[in-house]
Amino acid sequence: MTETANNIRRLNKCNVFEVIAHEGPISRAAIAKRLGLSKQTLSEVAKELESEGWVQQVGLERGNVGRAAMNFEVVPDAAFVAAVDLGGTKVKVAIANLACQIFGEATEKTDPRGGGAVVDQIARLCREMMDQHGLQQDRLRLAVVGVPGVPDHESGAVHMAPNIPQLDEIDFAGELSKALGFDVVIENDVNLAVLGEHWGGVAQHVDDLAYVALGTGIGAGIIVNGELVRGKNGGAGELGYLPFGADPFEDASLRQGALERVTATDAMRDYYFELTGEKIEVPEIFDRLDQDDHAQKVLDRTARETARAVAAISALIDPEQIVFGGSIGRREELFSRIKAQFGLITRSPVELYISDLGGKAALIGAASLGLSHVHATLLAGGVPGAEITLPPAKLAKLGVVSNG
Amino acid sequence: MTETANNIRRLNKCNVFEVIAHEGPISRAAIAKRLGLSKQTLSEVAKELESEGWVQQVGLERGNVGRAAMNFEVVPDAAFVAAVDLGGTKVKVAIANLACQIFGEATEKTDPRGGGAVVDQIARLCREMMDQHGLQQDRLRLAVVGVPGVPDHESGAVHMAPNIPQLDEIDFAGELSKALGFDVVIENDVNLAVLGEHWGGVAQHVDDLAYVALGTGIGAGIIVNGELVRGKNGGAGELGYLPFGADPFEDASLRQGALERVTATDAMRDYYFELTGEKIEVPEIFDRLDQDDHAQKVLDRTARETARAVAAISALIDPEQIVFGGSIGRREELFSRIKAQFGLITRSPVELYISDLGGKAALIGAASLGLSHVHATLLAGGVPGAEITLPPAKLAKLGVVSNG
DNA sequence: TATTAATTCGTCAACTTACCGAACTAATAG
DNA sequence: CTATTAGTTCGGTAAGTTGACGAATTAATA
Repeated sequence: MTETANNIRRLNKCNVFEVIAHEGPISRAAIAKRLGLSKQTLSEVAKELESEGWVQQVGLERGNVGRAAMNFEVVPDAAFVAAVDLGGTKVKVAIANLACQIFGEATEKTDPRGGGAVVDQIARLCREMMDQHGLQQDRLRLAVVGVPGVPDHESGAVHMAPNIPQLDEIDFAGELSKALGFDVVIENDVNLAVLGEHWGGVAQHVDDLAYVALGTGIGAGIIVNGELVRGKNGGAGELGYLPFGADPFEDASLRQGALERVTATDAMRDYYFELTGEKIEVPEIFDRLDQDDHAQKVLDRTARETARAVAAISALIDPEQIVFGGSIGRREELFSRIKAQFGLITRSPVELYISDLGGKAALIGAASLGLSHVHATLLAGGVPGAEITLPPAKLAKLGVVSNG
Repeated sequence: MTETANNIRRLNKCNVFEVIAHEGPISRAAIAKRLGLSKQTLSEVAKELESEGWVQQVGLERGNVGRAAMNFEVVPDAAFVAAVDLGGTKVKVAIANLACQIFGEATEKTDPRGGGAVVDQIARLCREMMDQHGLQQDRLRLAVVGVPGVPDHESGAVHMAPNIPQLDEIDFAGELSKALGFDVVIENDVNLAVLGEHWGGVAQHVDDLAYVALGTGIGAGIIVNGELVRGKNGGAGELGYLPFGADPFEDASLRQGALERVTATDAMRDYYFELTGEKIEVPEIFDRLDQDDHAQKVLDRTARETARAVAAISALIDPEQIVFGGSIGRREELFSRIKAQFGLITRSPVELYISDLGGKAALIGAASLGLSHVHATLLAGGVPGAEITLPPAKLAKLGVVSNG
């Protein structure tokens, strides 16, 4: 048979799996009605999915008149993915199963030697997490690593990640893949964060949004038409290089980016020093807000310039929502100021929110990307049109309030 | 049969049509090899496509050893779409046939009464064009109208189009559809321009790009991941509202947009007046460049601020190309200045070009959108996965150099 | 020049996959 | 016991495949 014809069964298998994942436990008859397939076909498909280990029968559903239905659900342990958030100071690892449950998260200081040492560290953490939860190592099929830089999918290196040594000198993805024995996907951490908010955060069911991360730097993850925007060179969302804030025509703006020079933590610290002659860290600036006009001034400038960045995003891609995250971005004191400033410069009806998922957005995004990947490779096998949309995330075990 | 199974033949018909459109004239055997279908199936599919009038046989292909092949090609006259570019001063209409040939273009002054008068004008022009070329009216299946504003697909009105009266008070799309007797699609003209460049211009095979139109206003059409970015409210690409140029915190920037206040034609005229006390039009400013330092200064400011807009696009979506169009945007004198200024504020490797298609970009984009629509509705009939990619545009008859 | 071989095009016939609908068996509430 | 719902069995249909074969055409050869 032709490709197309050959793939009908596979496509239907994907569709059936998708319904079970979203609406399960669910009976054959109900799935059949839902998909417009015959009960007969559904029995065959369900049998195949069961014998391949993707779904399993669960207890009879009684209570209605008529024969009790045998329900199906996804086998949670059929496959696992490791979600990794690699930061300059900390590495976080969580495990997600096929039923979209995400388990407890391990956090360690990032190995300061960088490069191969970090590869080993991540590989060890992944194995430890599986062991800790008594799970079969060989069911772990994929790791998704969020990195604070621009992943190069050709070479497997990570560029522009100054806080972790040697990440751009080795085939990071390749080495990790070798150490773990399965595929590894690397992706920018802010891109993962927007995927996280889209999957399990405040932006569920929103197909045009941006996630603005404000911390040691300023960057955005962008979803347009429901799809992540990476850009030609993976440089999409580099808000730091927006041409305002500092003078973009100065040479220093070529290196650090005009906006980043006046918004991120370094700039806030420097500005406070400039105003007062005192060197304090950013959390301290927040603490002093009540008594200290200078602290207010620092926050106001950051808020004003960030509001301009938000206006720029809004003018260019007109998203439905913009979500704020990052160590400073999710602080209410700053958020309310950004919102106020933004109101002064635009009539855009875009909704602004603080991230639901806090520091776990990237980790959850990594899980979502990983699960989609597993679906695509193991179930769909590259059949066009056989995408499986992820069911809502189950985050309870991660200590995040789920609003699914 | 299930939806999927029912649609196999339709899907194969689309695939076969697509191959014929791209590679025709082509024989059954060659198509079969190309698609991995059996010759048998192909004979059936070709017969159906032929009897429905989509493709036709053309002379035997001799020269190789073996039996001569009967080739198939798309029936050019099987369907037509009208491409309309509705501007504040001019309306342009062109006709495209199913073979992607675009015929001579009619231009008229836009009826100054706006509203219903413009609807009638467009309907008349469409009919005249068909008659002029001796084509059957009832083969005209769709009109795509590029409008200088934000189309509201709910109400059929066009908002933010101050140059054409009453466009936001009537169901423009609906009225035109009634006058013509077939479907009408309305789309922002700059969005169509970027589609045009993507299909038949400088940006062929580029899936991340922006088209910057600089004229009476400044705006962009954006394609990301090969898809047009419209934004939640159709407001994507509103460069005029980028928060720099003029002070975005001034009240006037809420109305006109901070950037538009210093870049578009009005701003250039005003600035020249401010410098010299003389009121002249923009083309005149260009004419005086050689002798007049003030004219240079006006252009320099426009170039500098436009370069910042380009930097903003680049920072946010990291496109492969940015194409310049519009009455001023495509002038070499300005373009070279923008390029120079852009080089000062970024290291982005984005390629900058002047539009290939000149003032016809939107018209050609309208044709591409229309032909895609016709494919989707008449051939694919909404079958998922049955998209037909457009073959290269044949623009020779439009007086545009084709580089397909 | 006539014949034969090689090659390619398109069709026919038999078989396979995957779906459907109808009839049938099984289980369960009332 | 009966109405109702769940799931299976059994033919039937749509669409695609493979392999054999006739038709057409070029190339080589007697």
